[in-house]
Amino acid sequence: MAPPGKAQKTAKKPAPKAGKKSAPRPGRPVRGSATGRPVMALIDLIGRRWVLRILWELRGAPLTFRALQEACGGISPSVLNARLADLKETGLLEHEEAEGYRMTQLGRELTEQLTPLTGWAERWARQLEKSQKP
Amino acid sequence: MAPPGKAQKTAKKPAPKAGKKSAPRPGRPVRGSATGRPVMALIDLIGRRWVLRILWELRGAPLTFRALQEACGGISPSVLNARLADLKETGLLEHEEAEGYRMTQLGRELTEQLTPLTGWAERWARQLEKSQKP
DNA sequence: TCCATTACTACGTTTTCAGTAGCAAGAGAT
DNA sequence: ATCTCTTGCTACTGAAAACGTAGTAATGGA
Repeated sequence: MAPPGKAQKTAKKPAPKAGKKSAPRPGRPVRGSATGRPVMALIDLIGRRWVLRILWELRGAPLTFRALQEACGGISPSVLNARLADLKETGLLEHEEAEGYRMTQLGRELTEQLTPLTGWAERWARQLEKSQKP
Repeated sequence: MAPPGKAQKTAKKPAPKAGKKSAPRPGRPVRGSATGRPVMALIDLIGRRWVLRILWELRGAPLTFRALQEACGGISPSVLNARLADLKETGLLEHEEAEGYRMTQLGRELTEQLTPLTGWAERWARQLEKSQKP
C-alpha cells in the first residue's frame, strides 16, 4: 500500500463548499487528472453524458432549445441547459436569437474531427455481428 | 424554424424493469435514440464517464487493473470494473493474464482516430486563453 | 507461515440525471 | 388589450450512477 500511516482517524471532508459547477477546461485540474493538460479537459468534457450527442446533433444546422431537446430524444431540459452552459462557457457553441444554438468555428473543427467515427462504428457493428451470431 | 405538430408526445416509460445493465452496442436502442445506428451506440458508450479516459490510458501499452486505476487518478474499483466489462463486452479490449488489459485491434483503430484530438485540444486551450485574459 | 500483490466485490454516502410541471417573455392574430 | 402559441428556460422530486473505503479470495515469493 502506498500512502503510509494515516488511516486511523477517518476524518471527513467537511467543506468542499462549492456553490457552482463549471465546465472542465484546459489549464485546470479535471476529474482524475491534476495536470491541466488540454486533452484531459477535453476527455472530461466530452465524456459527460449528452455532450457528445449535443455536438453531434448540431453538426449540421443550428437548432433551437426545443428542437435540440427533441433531437436528443427528449433529454430533460435541466440537463440540456446545464450542458449548453458548459459548451458555451468553453467556447464550443453560442446562442443566437434568430437561429438558436450553433457551433462556433472551434466547435465545428471538433465535430469535423469526430465525423469519421461513423465509419469506425460501422465496422464495429459488423464485427460484433460476426462474433455474436455466427 | 420549429417542426410543427410532433412536439407533444406524452409517451411514458413506466417500467424500466431491468435486471442487469449491458453496454450500449450497435443494433440496439440506446439512450435517446431508438434507431440502433452504430454511431449512436458509440456516442452512448464513449459518452459514459471514464470510458474515454480508459481508452486513452491504454492507447500505448497494456496495463494491469491497478496500474490502470492509478493512471486514471484513483478511479474507484467498482466503476473501473464496470467500465472494463462494458469495453470487453463490446470487443474493444481484452484481458490477458500476463500483461493485463489491452486493446483489441478494433479498439486500437478507434484510439488511433482519437489521437488527433490532442492537437485540437491545444488550439482550444490557446483560444480560451486569448478570449479570457486579453 | 507470513507478507505482498492482484483483481476484484460489498456497501453506505454523495453526486448527477431523469421526468414532469410550470413560468416569463415575445410574436401574431382578433 | 387579450388570447394563444412558441421559446427558453427554472424548480422540484425521485431514481440511477459514481465515489470511497473496506474487505476477500487467489497467487507468488521469502
